[in-house]
Amino acid sequence: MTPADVPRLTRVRAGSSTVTPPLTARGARTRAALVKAARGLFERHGYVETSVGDIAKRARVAHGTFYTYFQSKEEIFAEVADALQADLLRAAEAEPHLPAGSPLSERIERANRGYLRGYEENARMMGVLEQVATFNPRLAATRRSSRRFYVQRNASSIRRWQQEGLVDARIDAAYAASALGSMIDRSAYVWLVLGEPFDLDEAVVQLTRLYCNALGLPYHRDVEESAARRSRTT
Amino acid sequence: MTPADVPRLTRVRAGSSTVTPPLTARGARTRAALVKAARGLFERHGYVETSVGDIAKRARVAHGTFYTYFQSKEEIFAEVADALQADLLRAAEAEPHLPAGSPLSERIERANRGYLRGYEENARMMGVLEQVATFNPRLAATRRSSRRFYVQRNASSIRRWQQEGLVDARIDAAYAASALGSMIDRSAYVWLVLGEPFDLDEAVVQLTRLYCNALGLPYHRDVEESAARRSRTT
Amino acid sequence: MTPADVPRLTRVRAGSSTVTPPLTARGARTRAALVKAARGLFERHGYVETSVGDIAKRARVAHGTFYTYFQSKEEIFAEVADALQADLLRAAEAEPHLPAGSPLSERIERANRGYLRGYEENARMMGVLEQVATFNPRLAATRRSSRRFYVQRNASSIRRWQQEGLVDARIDAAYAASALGSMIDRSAYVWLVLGEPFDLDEAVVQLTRLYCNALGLPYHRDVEESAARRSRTT
Amino acid sequence: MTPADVPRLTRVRAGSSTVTPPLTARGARTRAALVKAARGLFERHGYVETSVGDIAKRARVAHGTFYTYFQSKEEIFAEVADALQADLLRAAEAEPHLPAGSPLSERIERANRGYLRGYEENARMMGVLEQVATFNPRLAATRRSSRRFYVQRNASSIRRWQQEGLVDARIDAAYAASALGSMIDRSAYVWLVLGEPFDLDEAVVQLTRLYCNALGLPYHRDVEESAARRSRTT
DNA sequence: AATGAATGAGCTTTCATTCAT
DNA sequence: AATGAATGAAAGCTCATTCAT
Repeated sequence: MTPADVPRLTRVRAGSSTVTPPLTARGARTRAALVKAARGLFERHGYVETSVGDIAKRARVAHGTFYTYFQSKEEIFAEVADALQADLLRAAEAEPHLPAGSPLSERIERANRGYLRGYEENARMMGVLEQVATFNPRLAATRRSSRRFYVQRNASSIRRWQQEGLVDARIDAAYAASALGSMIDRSAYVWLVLGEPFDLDEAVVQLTRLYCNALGLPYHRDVEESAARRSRTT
Repeated sequence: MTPADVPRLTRVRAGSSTVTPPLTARGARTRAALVKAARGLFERHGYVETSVGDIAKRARVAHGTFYTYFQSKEEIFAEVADALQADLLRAAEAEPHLPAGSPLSERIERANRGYLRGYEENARMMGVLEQVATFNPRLAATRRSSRRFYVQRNASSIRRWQQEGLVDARIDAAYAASALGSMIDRSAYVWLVLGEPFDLDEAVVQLTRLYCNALGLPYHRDVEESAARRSRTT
Repeated sequence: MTPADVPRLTRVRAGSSTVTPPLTARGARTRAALVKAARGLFERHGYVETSVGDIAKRARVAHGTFYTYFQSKEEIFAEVADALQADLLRAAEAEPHLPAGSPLSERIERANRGYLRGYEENARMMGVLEQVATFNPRLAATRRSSRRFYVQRNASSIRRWQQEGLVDARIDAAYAASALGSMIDRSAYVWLVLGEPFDLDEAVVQLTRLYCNALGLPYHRDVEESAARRSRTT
Repeated sequence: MTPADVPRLTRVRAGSSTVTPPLTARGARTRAALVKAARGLFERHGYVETSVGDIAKRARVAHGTFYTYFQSKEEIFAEVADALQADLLRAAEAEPHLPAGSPLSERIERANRGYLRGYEENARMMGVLEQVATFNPRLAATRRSSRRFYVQRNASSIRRWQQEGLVDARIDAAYAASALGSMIDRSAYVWLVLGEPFDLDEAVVQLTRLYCNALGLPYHRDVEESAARRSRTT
């Protein structure tokens, strides 16, 4: 999947386009400074507790300059959030590629590992994103549609596996994709935002095992182990 | 489990007790009106967008009267949140009891159904609770400890099932309890707060199936069905 | 001088008499409790920082009960202030009487000692009185007239002493009485309210010496000492 | 004494500096308007009865603008108070200088006249300063230390005069400096803030006479007069 | 492009006093 | 006499946003 396929996390109010973006080098620098400052403050203090004034001060520009580049606090947040999503995708892509013909569960494990690693690198902002989504209807809507996109993709996979006889037909693909997705991403939140203790590698294994078991897919690690045991026995 | 075992969702600031003690019938009425108004507004507009002034106006009392009963918005929220938790417990208890000796998966299903039903009755407030937990450290802490309580209880069960040979020993009970708990309660959030379409009864079945599969426990509905099919075949 | 001669420190608003004072024993007790509580709080926290609610709570009566006995915070303060003045007079009277024919400076010293002792016993409230006088015009007015009363009395004495040739005629009795009065009572404030270090007995001696010197009156302690020295010399 | 020696009347909270640094001409105008408005209101209504809202309204700026320049009412008061003290020093310096070798009492008289004149020009604010000192611990502390500074300076002078045999050794320099300082500044308060009738020139003479008499210093006016009389007699 | 001053609505909180019982 | 609930004006302060330069 290319990044272009992924719905953007945020969208500016329909009709009112972004402020005319000054395109000089200097303008680009100022804009970048604002975004960087904003991200830092959002991470440290959350969305509500960060004021436009703080952002401007931290970016060392005048308060008013902020509005040369962004229409509102919400808009700069959208920018930060989009960059965040790009980061997550990058992280997912960064996972070493698997050889063709690798077992299913290995592919699932790779995705889970990629997700947790990306989440880990951006944990603070992920927490803030979660926060803002609870009171900003626009962000909530985009996240919901982004969520749907992923869930549907996974549901399609499950359906395919069902047709191939790999997954029990009594499982409803849509519910399963949604529920297992919730399991993964809420776990990431609990561990990485709330700070509950965990070990990333172990978590990947455990989550993937549960995921595969839930669908009735063989988990390559368990299979190998069983095979190993069997051969040892013989 | 008796309610007494459950950690309260909120805790009053140590040392500074709530304002009220002496309470006439009139006072009780006013206080109740405030709580009711607060809950209504929290549900409709969320915590942040609800002001003490709104609450007072809706309860048809003077602004200052609010402070006769509560020290702050946070405090009245705590009251509403505690009532909410009581409601959830009540809902869970309300599920019809199972005959002794019922299969494990039936007990799990009953718990899941109870949880979803309670959540459904209080969905709006559950969303607000989630919201507040993202920026109120006190509430966040209490929720985290409440979460730990439930996760540990479930981890213990899983460990017992492992000793009884019902669950694969390669599953780490703590991770599994946490992840499957996340699956259930995030699903409830996605469906009931975010409003993704779903059917409660179907959801209970699907969640429980995934839950049981993940742990390798037999799901009574699938077993019955297989049995039925088998007998039909014969 | 009998207490009756002294203008009361405070006076209730003309026309609006004090609230009908309930005269039963119980009423008297409640009223006394309020006054006592008020004084305690005024001393500890000052006038502004003491609320009617605090007074009622400390007196263990309902908030509304306060208004059964006093029309306002100002009024109960007046009551406390009057009691305070009575106390000061009592303290002044309590100084051992001098034998008839005692030297003038001994009488002045006695008055100074009496004043400082009375002030010391009531230092906290004297500070509060000073505070309230700066923003309550009514209290300011009564204090000013009380001040005038004392100044005029002392000016008369000085004039008499001038007629008797004891005090230099170039001294203006009114200015002198005012300025020396200021010296005494501001010193008391500086030492006893602001807490500048001092020793009461030494202060009495030093103040009286300055007082007498200023007017050209012989100070009996210095005279005795000189006499003693002279007799020793001879 | 240079102004640098004098402790500032007020001190900003350690660590949290004032709000302003970057200041355009327009900003300077607004800030000045606020200070002027504040001073006017403090003088007319006192500190307590003046609200930030009043100040903003009188300076014809929005309420919020106040907080562009000052963090609180206390802070703008500090500004006004500091300007006041500068004014007092200026007034004291403005008194005509005395020829070298002028008698002591003439120097004392000059200081007293300078003090009263400065006080007179700023009488309303001096009253407010007195008011605020009664309930603002920070201001109270700085005033106390400023007072100590002056008292010690005067005590040193008195001690010197004692060594030179000009002042009776039985006088305790510290008590005398404190008490006579109290006499001067309380008199100024009584006359200029409370409004007791007086004539400034006469007051200076009378105060200085009492001051000199108290210490046993010759008062040049009385000496001249005596001399004059004596010569006339002869 | 940038500046920083200005705006003003909006929020929380306090408290002297009145009222109904 | 006493209660305690209710009132509502008023205060201090914040901050997203607009404006004039």
